[in-house]
Amino acid sequence: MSRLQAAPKITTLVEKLSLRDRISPEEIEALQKALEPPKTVAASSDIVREHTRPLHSTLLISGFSARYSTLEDGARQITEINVAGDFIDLHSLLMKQMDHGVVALTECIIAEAPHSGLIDITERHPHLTRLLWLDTIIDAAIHRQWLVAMGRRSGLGHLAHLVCELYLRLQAVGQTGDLTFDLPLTQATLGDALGLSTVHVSRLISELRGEGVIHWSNGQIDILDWHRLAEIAEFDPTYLRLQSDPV
Amino acid sequence: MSRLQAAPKITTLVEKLSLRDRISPEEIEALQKALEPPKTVAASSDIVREHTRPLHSTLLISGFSARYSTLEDGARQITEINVAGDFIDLHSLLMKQMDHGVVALTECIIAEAPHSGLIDITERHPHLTRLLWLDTIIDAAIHRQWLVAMGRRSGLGHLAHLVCELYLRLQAVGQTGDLTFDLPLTQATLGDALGLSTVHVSRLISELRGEGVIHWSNGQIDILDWHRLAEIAEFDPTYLRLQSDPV
DNA sequence: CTGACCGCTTAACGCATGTTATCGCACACA
DNA sequence: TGTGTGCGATAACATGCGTTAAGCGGTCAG
Repeated sequence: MSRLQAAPKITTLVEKLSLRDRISPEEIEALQKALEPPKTVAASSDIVREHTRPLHSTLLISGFSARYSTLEDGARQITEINVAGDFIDLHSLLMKQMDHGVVALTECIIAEAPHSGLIDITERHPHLTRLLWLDTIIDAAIHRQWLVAMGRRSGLGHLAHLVCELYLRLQAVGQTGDLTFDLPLTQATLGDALGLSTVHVSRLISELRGEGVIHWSNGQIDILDWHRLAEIAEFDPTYLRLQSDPV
Repeated sequence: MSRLQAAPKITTLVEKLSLRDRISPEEIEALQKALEPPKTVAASSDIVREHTRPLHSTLLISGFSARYSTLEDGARQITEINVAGDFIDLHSLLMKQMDHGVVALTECIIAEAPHSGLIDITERHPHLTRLLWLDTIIDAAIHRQWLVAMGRRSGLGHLAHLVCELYLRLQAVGQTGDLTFDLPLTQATLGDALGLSTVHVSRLISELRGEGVIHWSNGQIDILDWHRLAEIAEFDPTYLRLQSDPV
């Protein structure tokens, strides 16, 4: 057992990065050092506000959060759902001004990393920098899949795709059981993510249920027929890049 | 006049990056060296095929290209339109396997950069690495805006938003006149980008025309009323990050 | 125990957008 | 000169999803 094993606060991040490439004890230590002590954030409160200029980036340690944008009429569009192990506003390091907000969908535990320390990583640890860069590139890949689902899939396919994606992303950080996982989000939140009304989300969930593809109640999803679900979603997990391929 | 000024093939890229931060002569030279001689690609041909594992990334020097995904029924969703100065598959450097394809929408001139040379840049030039990283982060920001437009805006707002975005991105690389620019794309292509049918794209363009907001014919767009257009789109250019803010 | 509120479901109805089809025009090419 | 082909406009009709509204069960404060 390694003396340098990751402290609890970054185990999920390291677990996810390790799926993609080897990460050295020095790199883990550099990440550790960049992070401040964890904080708890209440459900429904903003972790990062829209249009601000943060001086740190935030690692999600537990809970669910979402990137979102608000329109003039008050409508909200969620552009990504984040899970434990996600660096939720790493992009503010270089973007400087937030083009969107991040909200805690459940109670969350987070750890902040001042930008100065992250810039330091980019100066001293090129390989770790590439791993962090890759993480933001996968965010973009997730965005593209959502675009495809929104633009060209049926509502049912879109919902099924989201379920497949979340199952695999949660599995990568050890947050699933055997074809079952907790998704404590309201249908209104899912509607904001899918670009649909809450009424229609309800209809679609009923439809998946009726087809015997999933069991979904009280924020817990059991996938009864993964093959069928993936077929409805036309799901191809390549974009999540959960295989090793050294950078 | 600098001895080290950019050779023609990377002027648009350097022009765009320079809007965001100072870029040194050494950095420009490193970029130059990473690139191979330009090639011409015919309209409608693939620059990068879906699901392949490229060994280089590609800089678009002139023309229009698009990232796209194809569905089982043959439908196509375009997830980003690229213009001169865009590094169109920089993400393959770390993603390894393409989750989408890139097609030339017009005849294009491109230059390829072997991954080995780009990795070398990440080892030796941390600041330039951050600028390239930022470019991929802006791609993600563009994806998010498209998601918001698809999920929560009307068809008209979505189209208006795309016109605003392309005008500013082309302006950043000197490809616009005074509120006028060339957009030699068919309505079918625009439909694939907007997630709409060609028929509806035609209706929406007619509507913008009828409202006296734009003049659009033969692949040339004149913006007659920028204020109105931006209002219909609820356009906020922050996400394109076309202001200086050192990284 | 009670009322208020929240989340989910279902129903009725309306509308934005899709689908299919036709036509006209410009252009390439035999 | 004729003919195919691609692109755009328009019309008629179909439908997936939005909107509004009502009801129901669970939970929590008092």
